[in-house]
Amino acid sequence: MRRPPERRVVLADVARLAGTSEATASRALKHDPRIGETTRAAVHAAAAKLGYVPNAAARSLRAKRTHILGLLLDDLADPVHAKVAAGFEEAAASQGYAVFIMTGLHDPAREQRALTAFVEHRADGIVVASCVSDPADVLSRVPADHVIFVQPDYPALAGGADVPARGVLRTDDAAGVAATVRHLVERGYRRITYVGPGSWSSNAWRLTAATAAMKELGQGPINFIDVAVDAWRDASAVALTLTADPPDAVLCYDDKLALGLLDALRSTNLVVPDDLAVVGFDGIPAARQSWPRLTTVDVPSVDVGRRAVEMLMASVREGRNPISEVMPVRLVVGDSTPPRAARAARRSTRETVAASKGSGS
Amino acid sequence: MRRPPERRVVLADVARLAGTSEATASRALKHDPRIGETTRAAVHAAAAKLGYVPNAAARSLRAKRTHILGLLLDDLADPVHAKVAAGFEEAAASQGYAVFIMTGLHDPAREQRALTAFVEHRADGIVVASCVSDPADVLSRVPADHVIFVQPDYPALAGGADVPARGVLRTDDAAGVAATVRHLVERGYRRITYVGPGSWSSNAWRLTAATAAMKELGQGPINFIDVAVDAWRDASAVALTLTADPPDAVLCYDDKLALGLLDALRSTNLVVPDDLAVVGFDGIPAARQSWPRLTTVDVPSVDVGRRAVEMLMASVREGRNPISEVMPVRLVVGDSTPPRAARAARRSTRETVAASKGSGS
DNA sequence: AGCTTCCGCGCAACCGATTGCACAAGTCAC
DNA sequence: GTGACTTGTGCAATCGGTTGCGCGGAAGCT
Repeated sequence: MRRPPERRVVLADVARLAGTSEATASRALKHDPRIGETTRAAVHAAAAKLGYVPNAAARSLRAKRTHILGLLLDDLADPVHAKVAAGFEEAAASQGYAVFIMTGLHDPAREQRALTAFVEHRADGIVVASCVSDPADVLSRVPADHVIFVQPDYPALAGGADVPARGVLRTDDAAGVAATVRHLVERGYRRITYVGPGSWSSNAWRLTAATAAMKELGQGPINFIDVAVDAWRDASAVALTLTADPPDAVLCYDDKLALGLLDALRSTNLVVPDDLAVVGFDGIPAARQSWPRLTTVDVPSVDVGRRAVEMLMASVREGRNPISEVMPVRLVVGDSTPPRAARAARRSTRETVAASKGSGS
Repeated sequence: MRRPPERRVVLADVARLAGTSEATASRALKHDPRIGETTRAAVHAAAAKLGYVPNAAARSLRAKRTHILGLLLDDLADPVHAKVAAGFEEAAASQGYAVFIMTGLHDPAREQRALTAFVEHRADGIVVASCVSDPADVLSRVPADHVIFVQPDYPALAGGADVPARGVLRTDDAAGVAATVRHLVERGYRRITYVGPGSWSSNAWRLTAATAAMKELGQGPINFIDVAVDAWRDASAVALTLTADPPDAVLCYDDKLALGLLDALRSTNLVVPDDLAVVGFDGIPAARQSWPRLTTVDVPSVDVGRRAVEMLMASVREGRNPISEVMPVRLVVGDSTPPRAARAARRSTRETVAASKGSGS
């Protein structure tokens, strides 16, 4: 069943078969009211018979609209980013847009190339979901009225007042962290340690928010353990540090880190949650299936992707000024942060059963 | 800092500023050896000054090559698919290709629309990583010499002999399942149950492979528990079925299901792995951090994505005939399938400590 | 019959870049 | 001083649709 489509079918072919001009064929295909019913039917029949598919490049060349959206993010293999991409793609597709998805992989050069690709292809809109490049850099190579930033770790943009872009979409990380801290304190935890990649600005934000929340609750400072980004696969170093002087609870930058830590702690004498509470961030699926079930902050990643598309569309249609939006996050309490009283009870039970060593308060 | 780029810069603008014709400017920009050094420098300077970015649509209209690749998959939120996408994007980008990624979300209509979008935009190559549509359907709306199938659940394509497409890339699921079964039998497990979505053909393949492997090892048949696709979030029904008449081990269609089952089993009196061994499939990150650590089959998803691009490229360049490739998978032994002897020992320990109920062999 | 309207359709320009071919200098040889 | 070549550039066609404008003919009106 070899098909011989040496040459793609073009509009001229359809017009010829239908016995009309290209202009008429073009109009007939898009249901221009000026075209008669007979002609329209003939053209559609011809198009169907030939398997005609219009050339988007030619069309957009004239129309100056490509119906393409570009999405730049760090890494598709990361569940959070993948979810943003999923929401983005879903929303875009349902509006009839095709999406270029490109990853920066934390490499500024790659990011620049991706952005250039978007601009070359004249994407109608661009969303930078995450990148290591300075947003100002991004704006210098992209039409400012095309881009929306998601989660920009950039004070100037966070203000949102006069963003040199279509808009900014953030998740309320600070509120999420604050809720977490409040939750921990309410449950009786006092000595809290924060673990995260010190070199990331989003990390700095969360740490700051945590510290502020503690202060507001009249609690002491937060201890910080810096973890190298490429060392995440092995959270055992962190686990080791923790055993030296165990805090009451550990706040992790994200779930991936928290789950790694949970795993690493299993080979120490610190039992979670009996000796140590652990909290994550992001609400990835694995956090719901871990043991103990992780207390974390649910970030509506899919909705973020979806919302970014909506903002873009609204902005394109209404030509509105930069919009700044914040998506709410939600604390999800799991089993990794039980009330401290219950925790103490369980620990003593454990000690009785195991009949081995005990530890200080 | 408002920029007034009312009109995008076009080649004519560059040519005008450089004092040459468009033809010369075009050649100068792509380092045509016929253009003099002086002129070239002038053109490049002008382009840089104006921030000129060539219009890909116009270029490809003429060149008949778009430098675009299309990837169709089920769902970006699924970690396995996301990894394929990640590898695909990475490989494509490094070859200077932009990628359309679109998801079918298990909806044939969406898939058709996605494919149409790829064709409209004249993607140089298309990879169907996964879809629910019949491959024959896919081929009917896509130039056959453009598409590569990944994991086609389609006997006719699996043969690979005269595939009406550029090629087929499969992962060796059958070998993976066989290795798993062998592993279980070696470790003393005999009564094995397979759990998976009965309506998926890839599921049927795996079940068949498992049954065949059991037979080859001189073992009895495999029990099958069908699980509805949309019920995965709640594996408790499966857990319940298992408690009624517990097998020695459970083979799950994939890790997601296995992890859900692990979680659901925690609220039953069946302890994994003491009473029941559990095996997954795919090797998603969460499987390494579960407790107990899941025995699973590592599928090189990222490599699959990467390889698909390479196949496409090779095929485009060399105009070769359909290629069929199979990627090897690897059994990863975790803690969910300990040797049965050790398992029995641990169980008795547990029974002694808990001093409660016991169960038959 | 003559004139206005309306309907259906085609001509040709246009979008922005690429490229075959030809033309204008400049160099060298005879 | 004229012809053969080399070098550097420009003209114009081309890719595949879209669209402003105008034209021919049928219908409606006086």
